[in-house]
Amino acid sequence: MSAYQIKNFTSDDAGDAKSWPFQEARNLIKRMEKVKHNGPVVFETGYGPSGPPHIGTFGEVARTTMVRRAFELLTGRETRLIAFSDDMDGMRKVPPHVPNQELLAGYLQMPLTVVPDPWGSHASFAHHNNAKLRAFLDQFGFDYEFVSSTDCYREGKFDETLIRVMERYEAVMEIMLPTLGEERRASYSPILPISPTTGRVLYVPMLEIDAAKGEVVYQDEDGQKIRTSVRGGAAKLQWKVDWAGRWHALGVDYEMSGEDLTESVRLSNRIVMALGGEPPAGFNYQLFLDEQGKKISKTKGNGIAIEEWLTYASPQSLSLYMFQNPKAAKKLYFDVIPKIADEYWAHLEKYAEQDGAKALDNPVWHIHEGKPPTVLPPANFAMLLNLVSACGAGEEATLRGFIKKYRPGASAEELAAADELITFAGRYFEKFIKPNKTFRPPDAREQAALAMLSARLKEMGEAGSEDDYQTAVFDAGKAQNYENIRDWFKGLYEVVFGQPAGPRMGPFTKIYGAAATAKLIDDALMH
RNA sequence: GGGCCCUUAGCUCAGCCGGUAGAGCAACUGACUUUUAAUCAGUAGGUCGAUGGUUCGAAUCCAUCAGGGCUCACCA
Repeated sequence: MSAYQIKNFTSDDAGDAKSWPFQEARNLIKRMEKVKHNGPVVFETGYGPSGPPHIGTFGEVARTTMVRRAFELLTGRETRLIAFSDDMDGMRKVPPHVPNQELLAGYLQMPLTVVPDPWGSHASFAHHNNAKLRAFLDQFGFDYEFVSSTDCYREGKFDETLIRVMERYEAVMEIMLPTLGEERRASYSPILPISPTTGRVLYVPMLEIDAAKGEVVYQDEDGQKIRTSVRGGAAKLQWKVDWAGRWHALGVDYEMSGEDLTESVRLSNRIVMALGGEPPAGFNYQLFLDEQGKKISKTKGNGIAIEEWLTYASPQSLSLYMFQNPKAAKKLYFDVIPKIADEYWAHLEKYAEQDGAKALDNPVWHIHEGKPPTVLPPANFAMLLNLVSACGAGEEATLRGFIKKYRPGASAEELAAADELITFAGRYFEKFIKPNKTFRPPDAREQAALAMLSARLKEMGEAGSEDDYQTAVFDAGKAQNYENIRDWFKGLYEVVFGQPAGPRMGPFTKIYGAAATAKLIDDALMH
């Protein structure tokens, strides 16, 4: 049973909360005062199904959810989150790294929901990726409604908006044309018909537009002039107009997006106004940087993938990363993981003693949608890394033994939480610490002390108590007249464990074994 | 070059509807003959990117500049 830390907040508390999700929520409130509808307030996130969901997808949904929950607390209003998939978009190029390249090559420019699934498991390429998106979001427990662009068009949900765009055709063109290059300007159309003969999404000019009938005339790929209704999926809208049209049709009240889309947002805002709507609230979050502070690009493969993060730390730690400073470009690389992981636990611990606006501004309130868990692991990531580092990976039982000694009062739940951390720490150690471990040779004094300790441990065998072993360690140090006994320990850790600190030696020896410990020491002395 | 965003202690970040700069970690000092990133006590460290302005008063508002990021053909 997992328990939550539930706190009650007054409207004053919410009003005083200053963290960015609350500020965003207040912007949304301002918008809601303008549009005044009584239905659920609609939040939207976007997804492009030409590739699998990634860390940016997670960030957008996590951050949007944070604003959503803050808004709910501030207003008490009902909300929905739409995870929208742009699966009617044409496939511009065959995505690399998928099987059956030649098969897909025959479907260029066709809607992604028409392109066959290269893995053969779903109705289409887009269906495959859409399923991935849902599994991905479900894995984190996000609350959302999946909406497919193709379904919206085919089921006629966007018909009215398509026709609205035709009615406001001049205004829309006036907004779009100045942003286009000369060549594109000549053939630009906000409405993209789907060719009835080839099935491709056509980027062709409209020869005729009849808003009253909802019909357009254009030239098909074979040169034939076609007059068609735009309804029911016969046509779609092009990018910025599509975005605006979707806001209009679905009544989107809030959507955030990456900084690279700043200009698109501006244009789509103007377009939705031309359609007679009010742009949603939202802001542009910053992109992530890699180790060297360069922009992360999927094709370059720098930076870090979400699976990689989750190999070494919890989704909560990733949420914390997303919570912090969304408007500053931040380094997203492996070396931030241990710090963020422990900051998460520190925030969670602090939450227990906070209340009012302070608690609402605590990241864990946002990460856990108002319900942070009560259980803290009895040891944090840095400590576990240290322990793993001492006895090597694959010694999980040993680590558990340590944790039980370290926190005798730890509950089963806490130990379970620690288990997860042990796994993470083990992996992190193998990948990032082990390769960089540096064992230094002992100096003469250390050599003497270590030799004495090893001999003593062998003599005592496995029957000694923790205290006996601990005393043996001290005796070895004292015999060498260390003025500060800590120096002896420091030296011992550096020589034997390859790091400046380590586990308490008595319990370590008891759990790890006296003979095994003596062997560690002997091995170190051989260097 | 135009537009938008960012720049607070060594590091990670908080503070920003104006009222003599904060946290954690790192550093340093002291205590502790038993050390679990030890612990405890304490110290130091920032002209809040720079310069002007508004103000009795600015990290907080305005302007300019610098550095970094994104964007300004096509596609999304």
